Amino acid sequence: MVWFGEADGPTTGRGEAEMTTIKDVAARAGVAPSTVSYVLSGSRKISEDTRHAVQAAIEELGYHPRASARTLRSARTRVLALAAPRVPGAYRAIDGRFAIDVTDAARGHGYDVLLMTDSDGVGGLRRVARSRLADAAVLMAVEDRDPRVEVLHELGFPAALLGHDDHAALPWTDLDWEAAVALAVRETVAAGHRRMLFLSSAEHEVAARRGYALHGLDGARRAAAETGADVRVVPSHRDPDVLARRLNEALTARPVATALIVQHLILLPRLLDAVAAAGLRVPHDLTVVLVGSLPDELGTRHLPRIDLPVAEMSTAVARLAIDAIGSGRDDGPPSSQEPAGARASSRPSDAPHHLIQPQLAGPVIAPPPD
Amino acid sequence: MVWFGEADGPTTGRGEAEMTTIKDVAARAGVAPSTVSYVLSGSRKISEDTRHAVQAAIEELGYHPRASARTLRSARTRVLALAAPRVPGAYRAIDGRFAIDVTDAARGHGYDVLLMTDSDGVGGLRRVARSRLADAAVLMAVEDRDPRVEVLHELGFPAALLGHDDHAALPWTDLDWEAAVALAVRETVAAGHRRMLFLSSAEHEVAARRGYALHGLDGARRAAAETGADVRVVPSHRDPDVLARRLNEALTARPVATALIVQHLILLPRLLDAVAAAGLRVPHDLTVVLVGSLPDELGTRHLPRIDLPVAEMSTAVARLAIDAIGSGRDDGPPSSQEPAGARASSRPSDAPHHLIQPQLAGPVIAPPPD
DNA sequence: CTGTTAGCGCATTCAA
DNA sequence: TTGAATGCGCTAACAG
Repeated sequence: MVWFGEADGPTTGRGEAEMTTIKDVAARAGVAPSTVSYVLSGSRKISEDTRHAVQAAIEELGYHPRASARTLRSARTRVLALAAPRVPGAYRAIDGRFAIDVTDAARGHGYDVLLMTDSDGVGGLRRVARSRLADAAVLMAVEDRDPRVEVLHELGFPAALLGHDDHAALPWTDLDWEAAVALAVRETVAAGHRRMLFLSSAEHEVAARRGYALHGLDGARRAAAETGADVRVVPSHRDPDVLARRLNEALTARPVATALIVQHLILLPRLLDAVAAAGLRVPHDLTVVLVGSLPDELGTRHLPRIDLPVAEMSTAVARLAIDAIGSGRDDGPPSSQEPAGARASSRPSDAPHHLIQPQLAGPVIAPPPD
Repeated sequence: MVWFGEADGPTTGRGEAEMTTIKDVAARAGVAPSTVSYVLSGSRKISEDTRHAVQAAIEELGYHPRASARTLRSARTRVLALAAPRVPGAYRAIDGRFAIDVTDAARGHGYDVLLMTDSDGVGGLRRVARSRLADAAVLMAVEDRDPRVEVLHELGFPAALLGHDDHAALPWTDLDWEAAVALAVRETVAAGHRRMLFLSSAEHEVAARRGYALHGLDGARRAAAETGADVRVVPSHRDPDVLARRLNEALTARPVATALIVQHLILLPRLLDAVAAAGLRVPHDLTVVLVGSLPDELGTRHLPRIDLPVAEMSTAVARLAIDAIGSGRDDGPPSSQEPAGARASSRPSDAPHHLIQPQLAGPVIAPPPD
């Protein structure tokens, strides 16, 4: 309560900040608290006069509703939990990128994002879900039989996935990796190349049957068949030395390949070193095309590539997560219009999803030397 | 309420999830709700028997306290708002990196992190602060007369900064840029180099009197004086072409420099291109030392460098923000022990801060050719 | 068109 | 050592 000084204007004092509530606003406007609530929510017809009185009182008192009270009452937090993987010592630039973009996308739907690392395994997600700190979760880098998925399922907590592995029956979004690699091959062929290498995902990713790894291989095979080009698959490896050795063998083998399509980008610098060590200059002697690169990433700017559609995926996954929250609590029509560049997959899946079509970016693909 | 089926075990149903409250636990344990609360908070002595009964009931019902109710009651969210800058079209890898690390650090103090982008300017921060979605804020990339700082000040909202500009009177943490550049120069001299270039921050950063820019220049000057080495400052520029031109001039000037110390890393790939274009190979013809690089970043691995202490800064800023929340609500002693590698600055400042000392990383600095 | 009232789930004061 | 009662701020069901 205020004993002296003007009663209007937001309190500027620190710490002692008297909280102004809906009741204060009601008193000042000479109406009932519920009337203020209705003005705010718009869920009831209010006369012009009272509405203005209430608006004025809100301005004068600098009132803002308390999120915790709303949540307690409505059982909705308007918060999304974003679970980023945290493999100790292995930060991936992609994680931070998605964190930012998903946050932007969620805001577009009126949601905030609570960022969570996987540092304590499944504990954080369980805690957030059970304490109802968020209405739904977005999971990054889901693995086969991911314990986080189990937990969410057990708790009945709504969620959506960034990336897809054909396993979890949860809504998901992903780049169409098959189409992406196929596009890279076709465009490379269109530039005049007849013999090329495809550096696929690392062996352990294929063994784990990761979706992107398998679909990428499928795309290479399909495009090779379609174009009649000679596409040799070089399986990547998480050990940089193994990768360098394999690459060197492939690059020096006869007949010589004039292009290299790369899906396994984590070790790109090492890879380029290996290319240089083989005496090849890019793009003069060898054309390098990237698949799944980060948009605007320094160091890949000068190469033709198919970027990971981070923005589209973020938009889509936010939407999927929010749609999963409650059947009758949507902002609008569930999914009347698909996001641009996305379409429903023809592959079997019982969960909603957005498969995003690849797009070529960067400089044009150089023709082979002659 | 449950009419049929067993009454124990967490509800696995979706959507209809009956929420179990402290009352349910009390009923099942045959005690009063307040007793359950006391068992949870430990703020009162409870007999072994009742405590066990309550614990058992909690387990059986799968009870977990509702965050919104706690917050409404206690006026504490145990959430930190992390404001990441969002210059449209200019995502910086550092932002995502800090987001992850600050989240980890905050969890260490029992706090979660609400990630906010600056996409709607100051609006998001104001909204979060006023709706009491968080207890304090962490601001990244604060600028001179940053509107976010104004808002926080006006609302009396606790905050801490990642980086420092000598302006805002808020707690902050930063790498000691002066010491960092000085260290780079000294170590380069120790490797045998006598003439080197220092590519400082971009001109507009210096003009804006950014702390890191000014302190970096100070460090170069100081180390040059101390070692007697010839350190020529090359001001960087945000335009890559201008940067390339300046660098080329400096690299080809006589007497020739044998080392290049780089603080302006954003355009590193372009910079290395310019070096190569000048016919110089790294490190054979020219030693390149980085200051303020991201830890574990691909593409900088092969260069000697002083990494930005992301982990230490994140730990420190989380601590500072939490300490700023309330004077009587700490987890423990305010700041009895400083984090490793940090120390109070001798520079004037009335706000608490952690200046972090630089550390050399990466390969050893190569000697000059000859 | 607006006011009154009853909780949402929890922590805490006062009684016992 | 424990229980009963109150209210945090807000929304919605029920009156007028």
